[in-house]
Amino acid sequence: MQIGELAAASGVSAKMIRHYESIGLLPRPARRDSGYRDYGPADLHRVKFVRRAKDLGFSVEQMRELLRLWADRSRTSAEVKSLALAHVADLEHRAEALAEVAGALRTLAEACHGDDRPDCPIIHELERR
Amino acid sequence: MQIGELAAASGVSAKMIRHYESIGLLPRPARRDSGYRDYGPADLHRVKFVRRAKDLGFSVEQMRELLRLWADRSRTSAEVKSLALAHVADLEHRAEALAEVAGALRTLAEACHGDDRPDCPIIHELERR
DNA sequence: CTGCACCTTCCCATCATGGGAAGGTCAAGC
DNA sequence: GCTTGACCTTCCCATGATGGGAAGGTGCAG
Repeated sequence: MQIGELAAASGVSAKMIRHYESIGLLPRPARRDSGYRDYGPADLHRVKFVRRAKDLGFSVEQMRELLRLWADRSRTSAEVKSLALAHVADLEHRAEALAEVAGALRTLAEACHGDDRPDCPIIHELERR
Repeated sequence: MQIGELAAASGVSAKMIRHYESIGLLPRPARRDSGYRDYGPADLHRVKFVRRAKDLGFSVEQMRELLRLWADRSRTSAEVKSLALAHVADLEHRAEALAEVAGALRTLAEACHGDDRPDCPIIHELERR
């Protein structure tokens, strides 16, 4: 299968597949005489794995580690769980930070009458001395 | 005041102050004979405004708009409120997306016994065919 | 006069992603 | 066989916000 098909089947763009290859996240595939990359089912399996990890918000470095853990038959589930939980904590922290900022700004905006007058508590807060 | 002092007083790094100047978010300040940037109290006021907007999660382009609204005495509070609420919606959306992903991964991780055995539902989910 | 803290500009890096150019390959249709 | 269009290749550049660091100038205190 060539890269376009792999991209369509995996949900990862051809651009990103090449990129992942260049940083060593994906192995260099066989090439046809034309130079075209030639992938097999195992490649699709791996790229799908990467896509699901990406959808769960893992960074490239974390994906690298997950792939390593995936390949390592002797690793314990505790290792995987620990990586996942650390990532969950990070995600939750970021979500909370965003929600906090959103809440603060919403409070400010709600105090703004939002009419034709220029006076506005949002601007007022921003320009506080 | 020179840039280091402005940075310390505003909480925005000197690096970023120069950057904001280069993209036109901050005006080009006066220069001393030495070439050093020379700032006054009005500059500090403006940089603080920018920092508060940044802390509220506004992007550079949104800050540009906020600065315009700040300077425009004839703009209505409705204009400001509308920009703020659009941003709040965006922040809330991103926070929710992160929280959702975190929740999904937490559920997976909680299903993992996390012991010495290799079997792991997290990996299992990632490698789903 | 030396040393140190500060300043200047310029280039490069991050992270994940895409755009686009210049050029090669392949299969289908005439 | 030749054209056309879809696909592929590599390479460079861009994003947004931020920082690192180099090479060199300035200013002040000892």
